[in-house]
Amino acid sequence: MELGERKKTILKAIIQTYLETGEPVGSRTISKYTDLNLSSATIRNEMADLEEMGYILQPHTSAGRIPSDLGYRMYVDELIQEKDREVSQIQELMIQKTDRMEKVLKQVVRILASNTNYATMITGPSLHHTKVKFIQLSRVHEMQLLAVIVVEGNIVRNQIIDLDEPIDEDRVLRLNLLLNTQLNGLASEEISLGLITKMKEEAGIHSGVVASVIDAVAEAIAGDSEEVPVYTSGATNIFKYPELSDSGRASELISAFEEKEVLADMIRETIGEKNDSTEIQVYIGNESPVQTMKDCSVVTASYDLGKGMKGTIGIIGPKRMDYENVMDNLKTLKNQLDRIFRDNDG
Amino acid sequence: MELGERKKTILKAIIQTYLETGEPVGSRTISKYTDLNLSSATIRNEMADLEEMGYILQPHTSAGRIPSDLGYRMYVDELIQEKDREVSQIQELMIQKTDRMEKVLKQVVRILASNTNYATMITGPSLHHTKVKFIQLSRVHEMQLLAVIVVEGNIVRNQIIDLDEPIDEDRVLRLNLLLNTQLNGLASEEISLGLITKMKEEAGIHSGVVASVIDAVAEAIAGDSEEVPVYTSGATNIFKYPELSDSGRASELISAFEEKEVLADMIRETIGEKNDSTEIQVYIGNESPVQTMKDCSVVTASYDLGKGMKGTIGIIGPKRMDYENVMDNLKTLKNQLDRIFRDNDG
DNA sequence: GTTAGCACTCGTTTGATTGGAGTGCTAACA
DNA sequence: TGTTAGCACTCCAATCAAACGAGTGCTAAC
Repeated sequence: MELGERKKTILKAIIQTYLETGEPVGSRTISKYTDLNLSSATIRNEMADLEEMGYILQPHTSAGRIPSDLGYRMYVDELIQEKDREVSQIQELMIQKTDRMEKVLKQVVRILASNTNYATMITGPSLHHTKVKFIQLSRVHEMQLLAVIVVEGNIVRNQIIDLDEPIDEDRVLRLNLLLNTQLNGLASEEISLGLITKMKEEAGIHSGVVASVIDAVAEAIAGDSEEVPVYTSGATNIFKYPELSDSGRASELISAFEEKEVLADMIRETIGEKNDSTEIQVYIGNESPVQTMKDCSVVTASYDLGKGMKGTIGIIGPKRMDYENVMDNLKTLKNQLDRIFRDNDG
Repeated sequence: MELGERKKTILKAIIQTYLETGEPVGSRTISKYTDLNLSSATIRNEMADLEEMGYILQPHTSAGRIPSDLGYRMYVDELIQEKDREVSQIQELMIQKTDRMEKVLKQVVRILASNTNYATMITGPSLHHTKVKFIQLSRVHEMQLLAVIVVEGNIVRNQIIDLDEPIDEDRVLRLNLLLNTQLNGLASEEISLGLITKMKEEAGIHSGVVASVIDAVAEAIAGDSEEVPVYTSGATNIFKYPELSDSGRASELISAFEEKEVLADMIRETIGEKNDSTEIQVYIGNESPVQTMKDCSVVTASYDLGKGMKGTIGIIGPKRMDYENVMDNLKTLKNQLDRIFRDNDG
């Protein structure tokens, strides 16, 4: 069956009404809501068609209709853009300029959560593929070194190294030189076992201390490169949506937000999936890459830090989400973030 | 009225039964549960007395009794110790040795949460009063410095400083020397405006760059010293206790766990309150320092990192908490932590 | 001091009733 | 042929009363 213009209008009306109320919507409501000037009976006929086509469904006989996943999908893909996009002016979010990325990210999720009333998350950039820019070993004590590693994007990583035997300033100096010449410009995954062995050799002698320092530094670079920090906010917003807040579901969702691993997984999946990940992506219900979110919709956008580093912002809410508002919010936020980090990188 | 031995036994029986079931407990249950061999009628008389004394209360006529805050208090203070404390062997928790404190703490809350089935939290040590041990400025670019500050306890803090004009190696070297000689051994709150001015003068000349670097370093030391990291786990455990999991209360509690600030406040309060904070402290219901927790019990213990740095572990659960188990858990954990950090500080 | 017995209370469960929202279908209409 | 009015039907949600049962307090007997 064809999805004619009138059916589209009706479908859109159904979905928009449902987004607002969260209750099944009946034919009479639509009859009055739209300017189609059709009686409820006619609407009923159309609704029967729409149901047959799979765009809407009835929780039970004698209830109104609610959108199906397919219906939402249609709404997001086609119905939403048609026009509407005139105003939707979201004021530039007041992001305080600060030099610590962590703080920016925390601020962003918080703003987004309070703006949208959904649960939000953001990942810091993955350190995968980023290159070492600067390494500094310092002697804190004679038995203790501090390794500081700066990678592209000015992410700083530090590691205290406890030694088995004392080390003198001179050796630290030489180690510094060695580390910088050898590792500078390399990404963590380029630091192979072979390279490490080679460095140990070059460091001369069979000195156990030197070897252990090199190992520690290599580990510091490699070790955390897999871990992506994830910040969340507004997890309790899910209590605002009855369809998500019965204690079983709520517990599962909130757990995901607390543990963060599920979220990180989700991001990984979504990134792997499409390459044009600069665009905003919408996952409705079962489309979501992780099972935990099958009753939710997830909207993600990735922001760009330059040098190939990307982070992801995400919003998790009920399927009856205000997609338009959410997508607009994400778009402006994404742009702002892109700008901030570009400026910052100097 | 006197709280005789028999009344104590009965009170204890009531509370223990209530801890298990969460339902008001009636006289008949107690009559069978204890080995006092008293009829339910007698128990009823005693219960009436206990109620009059304020240890237990009736949700409504014709319901069993539940412990009051006072009753719990009595239980924790006197009834619990009497014996019982024979076995309560909690196996040493398998804390993986790792050099990053952050990881240890995250691990600890997680273990504790899964061991007790309550929500748990832990704070890292406050940097208040801790002394600067080592400062290192490095030139990442000609327009960019990296300041690394190590304070007692090997907490490392770093800060990227963007400059308005280039700075040369030589000046960085001298700044390093100056910063170390001036600030070494000082706690953040000892770095006064006067000292900063004096340093700027000593740095010679009216160089704007130097001044801004000094400011940035001072800020890095002072700025974060107030913030205490808080890690949490098992927030969703509260869903296991119906008295806490109706969506209003749950939302509020989980919010507290997400935002962390309430928790930090709570810790601050409890520390201020008593000085013998090496002991385990129990806050029942309204005894809690923060309003959010008024329907919960909070049990805290502080662990010691030496050099006056202390952190706090806390468990938040329903008032009908398994106090014995919780306190045991905290005790062993506290000891283990004390040991780990003492070894680590070497 | 303890206990059996009994009347009483009060929350919870159960089942029946009602009201209303909404549908599908049919027949009439333009 | 598409639209509409009308009506019977379905099913959920809310309401209410009755029955139930756990537990109490009190009294009188042991």
